[in-house]
Amino acid sequence: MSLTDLAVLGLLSEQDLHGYELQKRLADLSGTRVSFGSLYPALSRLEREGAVRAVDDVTGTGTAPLPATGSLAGETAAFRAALRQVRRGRRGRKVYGITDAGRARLAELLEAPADDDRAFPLQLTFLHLLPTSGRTRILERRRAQLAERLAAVEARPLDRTATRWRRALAAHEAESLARDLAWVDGLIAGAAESPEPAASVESATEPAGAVRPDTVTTNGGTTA
Amino acid sequence: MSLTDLAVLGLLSEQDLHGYELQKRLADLSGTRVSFGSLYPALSRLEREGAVRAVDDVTGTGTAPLPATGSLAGETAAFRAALRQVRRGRRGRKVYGITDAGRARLAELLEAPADDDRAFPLQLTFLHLLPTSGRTRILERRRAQLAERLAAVEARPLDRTATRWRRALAAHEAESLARDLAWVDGLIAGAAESPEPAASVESATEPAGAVRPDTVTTNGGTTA
DNA sequence: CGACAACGTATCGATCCGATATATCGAGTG
DNA sequence: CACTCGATATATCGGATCGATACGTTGTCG
Repeated sequence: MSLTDLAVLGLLSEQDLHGYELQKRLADLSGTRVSFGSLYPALSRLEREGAVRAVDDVTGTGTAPLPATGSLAGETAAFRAALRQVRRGRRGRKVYGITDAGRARLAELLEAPADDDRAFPLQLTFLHLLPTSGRTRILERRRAQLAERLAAVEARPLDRTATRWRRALAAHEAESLARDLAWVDGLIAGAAESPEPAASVESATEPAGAVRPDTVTTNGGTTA
Repeated sequence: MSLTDLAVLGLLSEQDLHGYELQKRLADLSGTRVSFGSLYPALSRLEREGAVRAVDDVTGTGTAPLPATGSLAGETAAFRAALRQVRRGRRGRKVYGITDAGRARLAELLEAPADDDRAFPLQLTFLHLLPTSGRTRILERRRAQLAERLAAVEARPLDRTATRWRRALAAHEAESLARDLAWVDGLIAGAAESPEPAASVESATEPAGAVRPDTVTTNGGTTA
């Protein structure tokens, strides 16, 4: 169902995070900006449903990843800040972690929905969490969806009331859909020869750090 | 602001319509499907605000378009049905027409928003209602928006945690944005040499039935 | 030290949408 | 003729979303 749920659970499956950080990561990861007005209610709901759990803010206790801000000064500053935060009360900074139920829900969301267009980029973003069969299933479904939409656009009447812009729009939409279709076809071909699923949602704590870039993207010099 | 408002007012500026018909036209005109759960509340709101007005259901009274079913029997049957409907209560079939305030609001919506991606296709659909200067302004704004987004995508970190799918996604997004950008550039060039605005939102009661198709759209027939 | 930006959580109102309820009509179909 | 079925047509509900906004903390810079 929910777009936000998929994004939140996907990110938390990799690392414990708090709300603000979740949003920043998401903006980097895909263009999908989830507003705070969606994010915080979603986190509350997911916590109520048992999919996520508020964990101790471990920022600084040994194994914590601590995102690496890039600047040394920034990192040490953040570190000292974190220490102080644990000591004094400090408003909020609720760090969430995913639960087993949440992982199950994530697996469900990764496969099922596809109604919203913004869902597919998110599914792709976390596609590595699925076994090969699941990956192909998602890509095939997207392919079918695009094909259907393309057929619908090409079947549109385009009667005498059509202005030049309406015509241009229809033509461009058809072209974009055709191109997306070809791109997904490339992804499907690439997924078939995928070496092996490095980590799945079922196998819990695998860090999945060794995902090789691989040769990608069906090239594309013919454009321009 | 509202996507639905733009669609409704745009369609009503061409012809009086009722809710169900509005949705059908919209599905044909652009891929944007407006659900009834949005449409009817929007119509109520627009009526409350004075942008649209419920008009008499003129189905059959002389100049009415009456879609023409094709069969004679069908038409007379529809005619008699319409009479009966007016006589007896007959549930609903509220036909709406646009008011001057609505036309003003439409002009406003056609120019201003652009925050939602689904807004631009709608703006294009009704672009002929604006004078040339307005058209160029909208297209330029879209161009700027796309350029900004493209820059953002290209500036995305893409660190070591990136899977092949994340890379493919980023590359595809960049390519799509670049293509859209080029397309909009073409539209801008085409808008500059546009002959003259056939009808504008300011000139009120013009039926605008004589919108000439014009020489158009980089040709078409190549499909299928 | 005081202004200011960045961080961080949270809520409100308006809106949007899928699902659903309700009702009428024309076209079959037995 | 009664019956169903699908298209037409309006309407509402609950859940989700989002932009705006409020509020508090922390670090930075002049």
